Amino acid sequence: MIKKTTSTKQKILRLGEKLLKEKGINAFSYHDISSSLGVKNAAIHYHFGSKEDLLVAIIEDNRQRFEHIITKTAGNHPAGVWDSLQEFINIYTSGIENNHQICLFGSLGSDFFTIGTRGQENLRQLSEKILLWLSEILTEGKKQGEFEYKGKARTKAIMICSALAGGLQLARISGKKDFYDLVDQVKSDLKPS
Amino acid sequence: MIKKTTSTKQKILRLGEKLLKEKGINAFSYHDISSSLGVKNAAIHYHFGSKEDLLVAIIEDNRQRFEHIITKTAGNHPAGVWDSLQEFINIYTSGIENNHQICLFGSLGSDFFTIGTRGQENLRQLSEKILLWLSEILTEGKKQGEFEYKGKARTKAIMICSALAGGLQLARISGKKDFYDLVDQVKSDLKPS
DNA sequence: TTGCTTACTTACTAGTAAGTAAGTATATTT
DNA sequence: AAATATACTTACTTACTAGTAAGTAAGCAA
Repeated sequence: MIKKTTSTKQKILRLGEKLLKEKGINAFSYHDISSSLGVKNAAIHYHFGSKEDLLVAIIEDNRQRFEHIITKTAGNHPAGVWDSLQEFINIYTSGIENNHQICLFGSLGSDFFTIGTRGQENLRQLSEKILLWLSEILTEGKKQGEFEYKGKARTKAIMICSALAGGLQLARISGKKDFYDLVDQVKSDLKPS
Repeated sequence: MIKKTTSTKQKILRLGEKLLKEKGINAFSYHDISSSLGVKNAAIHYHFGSKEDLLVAIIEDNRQRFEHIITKTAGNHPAGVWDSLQEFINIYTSGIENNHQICLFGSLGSDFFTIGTRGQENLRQLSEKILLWLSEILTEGKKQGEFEYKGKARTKAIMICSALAGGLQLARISGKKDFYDLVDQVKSDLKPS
C-alpha cells in the first residue's frame, strides 16, 4: 500500500472519462469537473493544459487498461479464446451497467470532427491496436475450431466492435435488454454449428 | 412545379440535420446555421423556438423519409427482401459518402442524456418503427429462404442497426473501407449456406 | 535558511451560447 | 384603404465557455 489517497489529477481524469462516456466531450465543461471535485477550474488547467490534453490523457488511460487485459489473457489465450472474447465484451457490459456509459469509439466517433488532431491520432492508434488483437483471437479461435465465421478475421472484428459500440448507444434509446440480446447474438453467431 | 425556391425554414432544417450528423447536437450553434445561410440567429428562433424544437423537427423529417422508403418497398417486399434491405443500407452509405455523416442513432445515442425528453421520446418512437420494419423483413426473408440467421428476428435487427450505426463512427476513425467491408459482411452473414 | 517545486486559488479575460423583446418591410385578407 | 399575418432584423441579455496571469501555502533540497 503505497498510496491510499487518490490524487486530484487522478480524480479529474476519472471524472473526465465518466463525463465523456455519459455526455460526450462537447457536453461537459471544466466547471462540471471542478465543482464536483471541490476544486477550481484553474486546477484542471494546471494538470491538463487544455481540454484536448485531458482527452488525450483519457484515451491513453483507456489504452493502458486495454493493454492490461491483453497481457492478462495472453498466456492462456490459445487455450481460452472464449475467455479472451468475454474479457473484451466485459468492457462494454460494465459500461452499460455504470450509468449507461458508452465506449470511447462511440463517444468520440460521433464527435470526431470536433476534437483536435492529437485526439484523433491517439484514437486511431488505439482502434488499430484493438482491431488487431481481436483479429488475432478470431483467427486463433477459428484454427482451434472454437469459432466459426465467414469472411476475413479483420472484417469480423470490425463487425463485432461496431455492433458493440452501436449497441450501447441504441440501448440508451430502446433499453438495456436489447444490448444483452445483441451480446448473445454476437457470441451465438461465432459458435460452430 | 409548385415551389422552386427552398424556404429559409427548410434550409435551416437541412443544415441543422447536416451539422447534427457531422458534429453532433452539442457542437454546432445557431450562429453556425445563421452565418452559413446569411440570416440572423433570431430567424432560426422564429421558425424553431428552441434548439430542442429544431431537433424534434429533424427527427420528424427523418421519420418521414423512412416512412417513404417503407411505402416504396412495401409492394414488392415479399418478392424483394434483398432490395428492401439494400434500401435501408443505402441510408447509411449515402451518409458516409456525404462528408462522413453518421446516422441519427449514432449521433443522438451518444448525446442522449443531453437532449430534452421530447427529443428522447421521438427518437425512441423512430427506433421502434425501424426495428419493427427490419424485423418483418428478416422474418419474411427467412420464410422465403432468402435469408438465413440464428436467433430471433428482432435481435438480428438490433444487431444490424447497431453494426451499421457503430460502423459509421468507426469508419471515421479507421477509414471508409472498413465500413464497406462491414456492409459486405452483414449481407454475407444473411446469405443461406 | 534560502531557494525551488508542487499544487493549487483568486481574479480575470475574450469569446460564445441560446434566447428574447421590439421593431420593420412585405404580402395577404377584409 | 385599413387591419392583420408572415418572415424576418436589430439590439440586447444572461449565462456559460476554455483559458490565463499572478499570487500563495506547504514541502523538499542544497
